[in-house]
Amino acid sequence: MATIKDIAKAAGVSVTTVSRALNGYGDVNEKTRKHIEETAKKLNYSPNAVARSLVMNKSRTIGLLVSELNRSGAKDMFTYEVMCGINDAASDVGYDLILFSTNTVKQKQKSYTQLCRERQVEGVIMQGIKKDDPYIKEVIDSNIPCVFVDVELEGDNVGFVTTDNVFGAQMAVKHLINLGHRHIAMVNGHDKAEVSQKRLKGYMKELQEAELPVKEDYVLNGGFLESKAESAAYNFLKTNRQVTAVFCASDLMALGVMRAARRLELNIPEDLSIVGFDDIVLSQYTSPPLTTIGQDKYQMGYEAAKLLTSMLTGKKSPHKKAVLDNQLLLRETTAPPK
Amino acid sequence: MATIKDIAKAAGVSVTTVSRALNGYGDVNEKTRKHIEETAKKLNYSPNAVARSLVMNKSRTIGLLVSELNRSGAKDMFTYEVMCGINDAASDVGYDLILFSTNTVKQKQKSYTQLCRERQVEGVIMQGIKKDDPYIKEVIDSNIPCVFVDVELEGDNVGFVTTDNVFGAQMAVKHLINLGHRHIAMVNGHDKAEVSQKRLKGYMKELQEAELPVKEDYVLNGGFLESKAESAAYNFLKTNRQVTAVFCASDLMALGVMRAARRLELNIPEDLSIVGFDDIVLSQYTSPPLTTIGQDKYQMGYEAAKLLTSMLTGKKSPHKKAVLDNQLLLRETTAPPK
DNA sequence: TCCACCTCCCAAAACGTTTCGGATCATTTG
DNA sequence: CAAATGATCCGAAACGTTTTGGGAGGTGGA
Repeated sequence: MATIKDIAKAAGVSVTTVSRALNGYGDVNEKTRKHIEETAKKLNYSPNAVARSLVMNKSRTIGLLVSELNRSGAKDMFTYEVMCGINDAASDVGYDLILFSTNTVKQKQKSYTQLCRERQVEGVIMQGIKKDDPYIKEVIDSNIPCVFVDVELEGDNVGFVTTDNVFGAQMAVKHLINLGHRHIAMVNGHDKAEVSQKRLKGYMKELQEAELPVKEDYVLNGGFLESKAESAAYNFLKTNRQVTAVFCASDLMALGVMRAARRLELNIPEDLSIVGFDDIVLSQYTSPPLTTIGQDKYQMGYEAAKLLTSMLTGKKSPHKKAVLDNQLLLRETTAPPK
Repeated sequence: MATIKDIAKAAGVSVTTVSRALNGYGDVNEKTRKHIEETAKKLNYSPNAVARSLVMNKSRTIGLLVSELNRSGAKDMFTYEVMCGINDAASDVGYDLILFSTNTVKQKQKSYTQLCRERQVEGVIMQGIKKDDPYIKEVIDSNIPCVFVDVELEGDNVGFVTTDNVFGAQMAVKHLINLGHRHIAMVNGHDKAEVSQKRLKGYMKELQEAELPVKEDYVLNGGFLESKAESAAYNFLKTNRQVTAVFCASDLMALGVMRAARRLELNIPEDLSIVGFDDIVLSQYTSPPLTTIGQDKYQMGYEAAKLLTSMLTGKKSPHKKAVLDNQLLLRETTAPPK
């Protein structure tokens, strides 16, 4: 608990000099700097970041706000992997991460902006948030720098990182078309999610380019839930035997569809081809392993943090967004139709 | 950015009174309190936690130190789920979480204790750390309150939470014995991990109680890795056909053993029964689904945070540890031997 | 000799809170 | 009526830094 004062006293100089010596300023004699550094080490000094934050008005902290940090996120490791990326990128440039838990109860009594301002975070990364979440407006109104994951918003202090969801969906559908499928359904997430909209767009675009009809009732609502996707797919496939392939907006929903297929005694991939989206860990372990569109989740987090810190250090980067590629991972749930 | 001073000026009182009013002290007139609260709201005031921390010498922050916050943790969602529990428990009592990334490079230039002291965290939760990690000595020497996950250390400022690993292993082995197995191998993690030692102990204890021989070469080293477990099991099972069951110290290693069995054309569970440990998400999705010992990872995190915060608030709780039960989850990788 | 200009150092203010030790005035008690 | 008590309020110090605006003392040039 040695402070800068203790060092000053021990080294026989003023606190000013200690501060300037330790922070590498030029106007302190090399000999006294050495001396100060030695006594600092001897006293086992470590600077008090809180005091520093107070006077500098900078906390070197970025807030991490994930809408649902809970067990349900355990299946798709999305949140976790993104977090790893954020963590690495942030620590590279000496920023620490503070976790804002945001259950709706708390949200009532303390607004998001308040949380940020209290803790004096310099910027925020928001993840897993829906497009109509009130938080979004709040963060934009406050002028705290922010980058979103998978919400395409850009502004003075706002950026985002995402993957090319439209093209990803196109790849998935194109793959099915190339295999010979003509009746391709889609199980989508909820329409408030930006990624859902994009993936639907890609689905439709690719069908149009192949001059296949786009049928509205071929698009099912799976709500990003395994169970909901299962029941939706079950009901649909039962009465639509002409459909030979399903594109799912998430791997988790693809698992649900696989389950539905099993209940209907449809063999995968002989009777039904399935393509997912995300490449969650599980998808390699299903039987058969799931063909899917892979996103580099770690990289998304890494880019998000890099984007934010570059915004903070005032580097006027012209682009406030990063769109990553994703790729088709061929596994065993797709085959030509019978 | 309104400060307490601004409120004082606007409300025509002193900063002292504002502070005391806002913090619910008794010696301020109810009328002036109301007035102060109103002007605070009008000025959109939110307290500066940094300044408060400085003067109070309390940050209401707890550090979260996980040894490997990286992609490799994505498979077993252990880290993530524990984190969710910690987060919930911490936010219940108004603590925020700060994430300490700790790759070994950084560790060189800035010790763990320094990180904690700089950020003035009140306590730490350490997770995923090996028993011989130098960090452990460091944290015990510093007197920062700390609770470990799955490392049984107790002291003045140190506690831990874990599950009953010995008994868990016993349950697993007993289940196999009850099915009629007599030659039961074990794939263990690395021996520096406390949980490995415990699970091995349970394995041996249960064999002894059933008066079955404990053979040293029946214990394989899987290093907590799927691939290592696979090759170890492959070599072992190839030459030990009398073995009809394997108990694995982690689900991930159990997956490796399943893979090895497949390569040896052993059917699961007819030719080989397998029991895992952890109940990771994946284990429900393998084919066949994995019988395992379930740990409530979320609860572990929750208890860890509760333990720490109770230590911090000075509640002299006599027990500085929490040992949770775990349970046998019967799925489809176990059956009587042929 | 005087002035300008380095080099090295320092005192004091500032950041936004909390809290200690009174101060003021009105009311009750002896 | 004097003294004690109680209810409200406030000034100032403190927390550990950074930073501003100099101040010595020395050197070199005119």
